[in-house]
Amino acid sequence: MGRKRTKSGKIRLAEVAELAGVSPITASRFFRNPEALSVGKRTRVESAARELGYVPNLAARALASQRTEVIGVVIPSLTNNVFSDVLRGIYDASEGGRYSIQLANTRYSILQEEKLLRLFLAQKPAGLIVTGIDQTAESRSMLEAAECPIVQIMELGSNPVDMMIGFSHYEAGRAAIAHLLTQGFRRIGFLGARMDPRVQRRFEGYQAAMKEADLFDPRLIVTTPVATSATLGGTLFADLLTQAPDIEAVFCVNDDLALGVLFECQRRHIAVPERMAIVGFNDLEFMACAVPALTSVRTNRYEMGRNAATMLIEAIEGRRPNEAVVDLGFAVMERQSSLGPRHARTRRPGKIGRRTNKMVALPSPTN
Amino acid sequence: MGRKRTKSGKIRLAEVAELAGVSPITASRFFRNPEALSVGKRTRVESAARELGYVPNLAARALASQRTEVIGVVIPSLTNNVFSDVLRGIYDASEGGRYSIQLANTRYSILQEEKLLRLFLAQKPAGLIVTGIDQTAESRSMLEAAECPIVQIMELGSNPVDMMIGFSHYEAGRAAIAHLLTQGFRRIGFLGARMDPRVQRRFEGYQAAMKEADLFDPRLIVTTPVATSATLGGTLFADLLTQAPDIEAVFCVNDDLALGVLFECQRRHIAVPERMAIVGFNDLEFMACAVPALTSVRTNRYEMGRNAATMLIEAIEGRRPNEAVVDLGFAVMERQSSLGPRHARTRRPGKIGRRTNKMVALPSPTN
DNA sequence: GTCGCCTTTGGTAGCGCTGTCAATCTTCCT
DNA sequence: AGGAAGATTGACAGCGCTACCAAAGGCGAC
Repeated sequence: MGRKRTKSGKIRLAEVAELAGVSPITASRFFRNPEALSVGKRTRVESAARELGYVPNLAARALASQRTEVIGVVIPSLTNNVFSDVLRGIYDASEGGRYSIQLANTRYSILQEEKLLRLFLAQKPAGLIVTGIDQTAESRSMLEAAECPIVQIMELGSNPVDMMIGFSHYEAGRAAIAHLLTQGFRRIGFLGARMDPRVQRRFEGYQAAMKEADLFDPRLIVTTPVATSATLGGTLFADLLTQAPDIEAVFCVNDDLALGVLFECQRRHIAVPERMAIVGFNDLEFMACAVPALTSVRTNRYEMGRNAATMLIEAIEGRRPNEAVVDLGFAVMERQSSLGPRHARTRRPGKIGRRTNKMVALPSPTN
Repeated sequence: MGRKRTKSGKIRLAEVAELAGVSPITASRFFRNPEALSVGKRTRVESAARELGYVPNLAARALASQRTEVIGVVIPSLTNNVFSDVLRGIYDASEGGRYSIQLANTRYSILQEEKLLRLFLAQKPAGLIVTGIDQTAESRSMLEAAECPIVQIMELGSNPVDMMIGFSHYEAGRAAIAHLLTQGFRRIGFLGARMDPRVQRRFEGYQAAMKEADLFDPRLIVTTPVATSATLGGTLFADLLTQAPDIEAVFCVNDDLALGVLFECQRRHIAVPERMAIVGFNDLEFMACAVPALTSVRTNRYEMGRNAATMLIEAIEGRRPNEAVVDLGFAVMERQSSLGPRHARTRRPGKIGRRTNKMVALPSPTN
């Protein structure tokens, strides 16, 4: 049988097979399809592998089988909370299974995305999870030519490359505005940062809702390509106030901006929601415990990641899901920050929105 | 030369070599050590590879060379902002290089960590980044036996497995308390959640500082193993207030808790910092723009990730850093939320901390 | 002119595993 | 009992690349 061990001292499949008294190929089968073995051999191989502490060499397996057990995940940002939730779902779903996750970060560049996809695809991944539906034409055709299952996440669209899971950012944006309109607000501002495709579609939802209500006014809008932050929320809000001092409510494309707006209101002694309603997006954890509690559009990010990975793995293993496109929906979490005059009036008849609310007097900042 | 293409239609090294008019091994060398080729062959191989769109087969390379170009990263959480910053640094540093990142999440379990390390090590990674210094004995000996460079991140300790980059959580905790003491606060509470080893060490720093000042009192402390959140911050703070109504300041082990405390103070009309000072930890972005601006201990998370990956790659390639242990330090970002009576007195002589600050009167929550 | 040394190139032989297909053994009919 | 169908098992031949070592080429010194 020649050498017993590889020079590195590693246990190979051949050693396991020898100890179990079977051929290497039978031992190999044990790891890929245990049911194909007779019970006797199965237990013999199993205990031999355990005894020797055998760990399969993935490189050899990949080379021989001409496929890897790698799931590629292409996301635009590692910083954004949104994606860390999605990622957590993906990792949770893949945990314990045979597939390993390979992450790539496009930093919101579709050219970078194209490069990364080319790299991934060249390694024949078992499956791919990509963010959104706005790939370059080249990326799109690479994806369509790919032999592995693919899940597009975060958004919905009419022609999925393969599978798709997400929700309509357009509808979510509309719903946020519909809620504010129901609450009786008319001059509703829009605060947008980074303006990636998904933010863009929320923006379109805002525009549609405002136009339908005949309330659209470009002065109500402040956007920037700059990356989002709470501080930026305060800055943009200040700009918005300058542009449209009569504003009654703000829809922020994410919760960081909303938090910044809340703080800016506190700084300027603008009562929320009496003089300014605030609605955020994503419903991060802190929104519910802010003072006042901040309304936000809840999205199912963890579930999105989890389901995407689950669907993908099922598809890899030949069990394609019934529905190729899954809408995870969203929910407007109505909280105090968007309580409108209409509602307020019901509860406290009289001079609502007219009270002179005093905020705590604050010493000037120290740094 | 036999078959020209692999059945999958992929370009192999042999095709590149043929087009370039060199032997496969020479072409191989081009990708590993271009300087070893004569200029003529180098350019010929380069253009041949480009023309054919050659992408090396990593599995074959790994199998043949008996090593992978994978850097394993073991972190305890994917949700925690802290780690997303670290990860971003790691990915940024590895980008464009030959190494790919393989992530594993221990969920704060050192047993899980041991399992993951075993898995990683079995695949002979090029290098490893692990979080913290509190591995199991078994993990520790596996790491010590590993043939690849290893960087421990997040903390400092006296006996690194190999390299180490981080800061002293103990000293950071102490410094936060020292700052509050300097500001004249005496009854300083401690709010801790999740209580992982790093939080534990900040706690030890708190205890040491308080004992030295002869101010230690167990009633000032509220901790929980539960995962952290802003809402939890509010809850723990409420408990703390019950336990020690005369509290003057709170040190929160992270910024989410601090944000929750701020909101809870707003809810209870407790003036910050006049009646309650707040100090957080990590200095997330929103801390500076809160109202009042929240004091926090800044940590260099992105730099930590970036340097860890850079050091590791250098070491993998044989250029070991001069210093195996790097202290990235921290900084107490002193802001308004911890402005003490002593300072305040200097600026506004008289009844400081005695003013009756009015917060905006808020309607009751809507959900 | 010849030798020795250094640089550049090529040949050979796997790395550890699995796909394919054939061989063997069961089981259960007729 | 004979045989078909199915269940198990094994032999062989690579997967695409690189380690190792040998060979060839280039150059200056004596």
